[in-house]
Amino acid sequence: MAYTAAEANGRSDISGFVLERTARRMKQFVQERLNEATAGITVDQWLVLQELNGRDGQSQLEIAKATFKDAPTMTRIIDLLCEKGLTNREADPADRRRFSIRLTAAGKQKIAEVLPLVKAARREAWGPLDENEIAELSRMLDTVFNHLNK
Amino acid sequence: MAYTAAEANGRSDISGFVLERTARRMKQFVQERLNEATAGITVDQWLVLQELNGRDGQSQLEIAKATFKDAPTMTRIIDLLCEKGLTNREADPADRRRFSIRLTAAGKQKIAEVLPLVKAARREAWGPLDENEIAELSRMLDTVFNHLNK
DNA sequence: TGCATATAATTAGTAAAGCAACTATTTTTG
DNA sequence: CAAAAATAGTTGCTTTACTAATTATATGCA
Repeated sequence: MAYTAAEANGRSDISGFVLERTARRMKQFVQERLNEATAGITVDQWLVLQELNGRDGQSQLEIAKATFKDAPTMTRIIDLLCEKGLTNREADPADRRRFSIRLTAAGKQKIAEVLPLVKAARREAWGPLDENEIAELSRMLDTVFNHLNK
Repeated sequence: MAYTAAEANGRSDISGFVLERTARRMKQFVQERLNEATAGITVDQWLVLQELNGRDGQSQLEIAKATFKDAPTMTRIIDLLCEKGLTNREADPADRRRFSIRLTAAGKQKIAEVLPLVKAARREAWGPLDENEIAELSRMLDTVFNHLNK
């Protein structure tokens, strides 16, 4: 009856509020761990590196879709990753509008360095929930997410 | 076993990812509704109005704490609300560092106009989950949030 | 009292999100 | 084939998040 209670105090969007603040705090928490380790990257930059680690050479839009970011945001994140020397923009001979984004050696090394940190941080962050709860939470969040995308 | 599956494919932070993207999509969805109604405010500005609706005249830091935003962000959101004529900064005679932020008549009217929209949007967004699920989701998110704040 | 410390708000810089507009290509299709 | 439409990427603008530094005022304590 949490929803009813929320209605009663005028906070009809309490769940949205709880959702957003937890997401923000989670990101903040992982970022703190990256900063403590002087990883020199942001959580969003990490998501792109991780995606490339799964499949290197994707186009900016492919990465954008995989990470649920938009094209301008991806342009800028990749600008920063290239400036840091962690990725390269490689011309795609088959489609001159595209770039293939490739991890550099430094990028691969950064992933090796950061992956265990992020894993540990996430594990610690979700600590108070057991595996069933995490699965249930993921399921509900995905249900809502898919619902909101028609 | 979702966590295990996530580990297997290198996505140890899948739940964080799902959390953030759902929060972002939720905010976007509510914002779309505000835009369609030409409400002229953002979701974050709405959170501040709603907080003032609960208790008018709070200081910027009080509002910041209630909405889990930081002081600079609150300064800017209130700048915008004041420019739009929805709030006023009123000097606090008891403490000259503070402002009491007060809703204007237009601000109160905006709340009356927007509250039903936001309520309906949130209700629709959470639609596929029943009340027990929403309560359970809120509980888990709060558990994680509180855990991350020590 | 007077000095150190804490607090409220602001400003500035970087990063990211969302939107709109624009360029350069590629694909469609009439 | 040529014009129209779609696609990939970029740029500019506004808003928010986070950090650090600054100003003004209050409070605590020796």
